[in-house]
Amino acid sequence: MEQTYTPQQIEAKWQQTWQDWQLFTVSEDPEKEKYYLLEMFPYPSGKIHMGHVRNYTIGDVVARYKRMRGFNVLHPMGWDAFGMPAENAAIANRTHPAEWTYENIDTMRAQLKQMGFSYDWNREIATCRPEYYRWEQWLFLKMVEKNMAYRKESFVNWCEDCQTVLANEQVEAGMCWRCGQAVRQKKLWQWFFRITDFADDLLVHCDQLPGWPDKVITMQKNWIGKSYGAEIRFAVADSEQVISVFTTRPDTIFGATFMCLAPEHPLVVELSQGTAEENAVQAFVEKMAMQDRSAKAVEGNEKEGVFIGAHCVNPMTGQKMPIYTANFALMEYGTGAVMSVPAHDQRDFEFARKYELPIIAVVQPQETAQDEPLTPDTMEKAYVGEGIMINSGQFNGSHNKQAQQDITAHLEANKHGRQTVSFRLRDWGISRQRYWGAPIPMVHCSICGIVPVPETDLPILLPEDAQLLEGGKSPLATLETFIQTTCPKCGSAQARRETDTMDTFVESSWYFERYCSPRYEDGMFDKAAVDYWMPVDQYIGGVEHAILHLLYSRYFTRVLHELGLVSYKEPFTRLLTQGMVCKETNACETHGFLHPDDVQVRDKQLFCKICGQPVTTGRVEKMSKSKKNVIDPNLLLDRYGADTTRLFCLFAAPPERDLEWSEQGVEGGFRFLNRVWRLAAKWIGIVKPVTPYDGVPGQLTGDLADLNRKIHETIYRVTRDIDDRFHFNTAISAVMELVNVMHGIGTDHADDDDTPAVMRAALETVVVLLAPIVPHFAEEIWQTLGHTQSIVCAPWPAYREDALIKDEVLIVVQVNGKLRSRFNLPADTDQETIKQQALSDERVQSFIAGKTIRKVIVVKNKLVNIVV
RNA sequence: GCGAGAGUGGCGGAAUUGGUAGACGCACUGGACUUAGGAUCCAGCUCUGGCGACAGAGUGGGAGUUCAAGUCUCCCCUCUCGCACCA
Repeated sequence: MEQTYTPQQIEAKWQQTWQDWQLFTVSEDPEKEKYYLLEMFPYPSGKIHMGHVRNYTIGDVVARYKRMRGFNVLHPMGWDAFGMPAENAAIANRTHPAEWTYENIDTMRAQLKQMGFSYDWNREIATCRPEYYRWEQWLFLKMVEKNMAYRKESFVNWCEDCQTVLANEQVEAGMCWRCGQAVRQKKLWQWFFRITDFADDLLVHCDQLPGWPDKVITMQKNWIGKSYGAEIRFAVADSEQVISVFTTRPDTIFGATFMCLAPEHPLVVELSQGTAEENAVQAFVEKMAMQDRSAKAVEGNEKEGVFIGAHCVNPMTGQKMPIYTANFALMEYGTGAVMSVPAHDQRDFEFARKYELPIIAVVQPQETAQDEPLTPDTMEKAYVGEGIMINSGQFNGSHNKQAQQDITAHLEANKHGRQTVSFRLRDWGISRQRYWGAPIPMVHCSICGIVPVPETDLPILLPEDAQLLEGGKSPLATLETFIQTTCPKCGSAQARRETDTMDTFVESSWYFERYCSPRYEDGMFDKAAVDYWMPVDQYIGGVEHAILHLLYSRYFTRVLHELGLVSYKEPFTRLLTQGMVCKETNACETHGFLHPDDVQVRDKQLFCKICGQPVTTGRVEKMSKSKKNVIDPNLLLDRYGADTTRLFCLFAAPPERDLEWSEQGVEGGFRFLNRVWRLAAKWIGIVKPVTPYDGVPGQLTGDLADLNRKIHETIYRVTRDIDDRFHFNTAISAVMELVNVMHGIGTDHADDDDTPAVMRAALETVVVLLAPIVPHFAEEIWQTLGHTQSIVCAPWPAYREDALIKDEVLIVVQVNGKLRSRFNLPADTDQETIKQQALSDERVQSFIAGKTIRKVIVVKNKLVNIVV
């Protein structure tokens, strides 16, 4: 065995061997229990970053561990390859998105291989390939056929300069992220998936995902946002029109004094027509369309609105209520109309105060019912709590919770409303006015209207020769060779293709099924393969996908289930959301965040190299280019190799927590591997010829007995840490403890009978337990120990219960709960003996002398507490 | 505002069911081996007092339950994350 550890050499060798032996290639095997381990696939943005390294290292440890436990492990990797960055990069670099994407894939694949991840590379997929997206188009057609997909006109973020729709994430403080122009709301025809049909089902099953973090479950529930309430219909005065509102507080209807409609509400324009307010309303609506809708802008926004020149009638009081259009009424929630009860809703209250609208209190706080009635003229904020009904006709005197039901029932009986629920979740708009995505397989015929492309014509290929346009406008919209087609229904040449592409979240909503049979040509997937592998047993990824990707995937699985394509409803049994990789940032006043190279140290203080100003340092942030605190994994691979990199990612923090980068931490990991290496090198000659000790306790004495116990204790701890809770950091520290014990054993007794055998057992244990974590390193020592089969196929060791038993235990003695003494006793000494021993203990004596012993608590094999 | 999570040495982090707080590692300090070491090995390392044995305090703060609380209950503070004019 070489005296020094040379990671790069070893790693390259074993990566090649694993590939040659096809160790990670899997197929369905009904004899073996399957385990589907999946990490969120990457967007091929260029190079892998530390976030990828951490995510995939965690996954790889679990995959390798499960393999050693005898599972048939599916562990695939692929590329979420469509998306906007490719277009932007292509424009910037005068290349093509496809070229850029495939180059990145090649780079990143090579990097992942260099990390030694145990993927079945035969199953690699890229979502931008026609073999993949054709089945997505196929599913789209099915969804159109089943009315699960539809087209409607709706408002989107629109940048006039770039002539494109922007996702909410691409609107920064109300401006386009690319050109800085103000974003406005534009009405466009778009395709939608009816995810709201499954709102209840998605919500109900949230409570049936015990393997998911509570945090994610809560986020999903909040996103779906189910509220119970009533839909109430208000007749418009002097009109046939009716305004329908949703409210969670039907009990307050007697206090409803005006009505607010969202600016986009169709009745706003309609009802104001021909009134004196028409122009003012028109102006307000246009102003609102131009306004920033981001959370930040909304924060300090004052309530604002205009009277639209019409009234409606309160169905309970018969009173006329003025109708306003207001900035706080949202078209996308409920019905886009609010019955305003200023006494009991803060927004309505502010609005009423501003426009001097009447305020009527209808719920009286119970504790003040006697002496302090609510006074609408002087109250400073709305009262939103519970209480007793007042000013509410026959409902006066009852509790408002009761009134909620009674009033709803009353409205229902009089056909003015009904009990209902409302969801925050909206249908999923999937149209993107973008080039680098899967084309939506529909045709617009001037005669037949919207016609689906026949299945046999799929895939509708994304033309890869399109010239990208400056500014990001989709070239598809003007690419005549793509647009021109004949109508599949009537054959007319007056037909044009849909030029929108699908949201890239559509691709990532079913890729895990595709992995089960990635080359299947007769459908989205082979049913038998999916039946065998799905659902995913363990999914691992960043918490940033806690809502959208995971919700869409859960929804898509329901669609597939509804179509009879799969037999399960939930795609991911267990979910682990790993924390971010962070690092300290450096910044100076004029130059903002500084690259480490631009920082210099003088007298233990940091200065900016560019301007010489002092540098503020210390804020630990997520690694990102903009914060200039990224570490390139390549650097680590070059200097320390993959195993050290993996070890550090796992050891520095438990997976769900944020990991703070530390150069010394990496160094420490490297040191540990070297330490083990030297230990192995020292013992290999002595240990290689013998068979490992079988672990039976009792025959060994002294250090060897301790070591033997430590071996089994370590197996126990590592297994529990990995299996139950993925706490690799404590698993590693357990192995470190074992190594520390081994370190204390000298080679001077190496010719004893037992020493080589126990040391061999210890060494093998260390290597096998580390195999999922630092696979190349473990493999190399494993082979040196004389094994001819890969450690990948080695069985996970079992610990011996009998080897864990100690014959001597440490008893702690407390006096009044404070630790006063400790001593060793044979294990399982009876309570009375322990007690006597404790009471007669010299140190204890000094604390209890002259005092009355009131009570003595004895916990077997553990402690004595003497109460005086 | 609503919701979720977290506060433990100089630092990252450990502590089954309440039972030795600080495992393991980093940093630091001393020593050994060295021409030298940023390599390696040995030792120390929560704070306060003491040469020392030892004593006292100590898991964000405050109460409580208990023989015993980092862990359980209540109140408060701080931080992080998510959603946010959701009717």
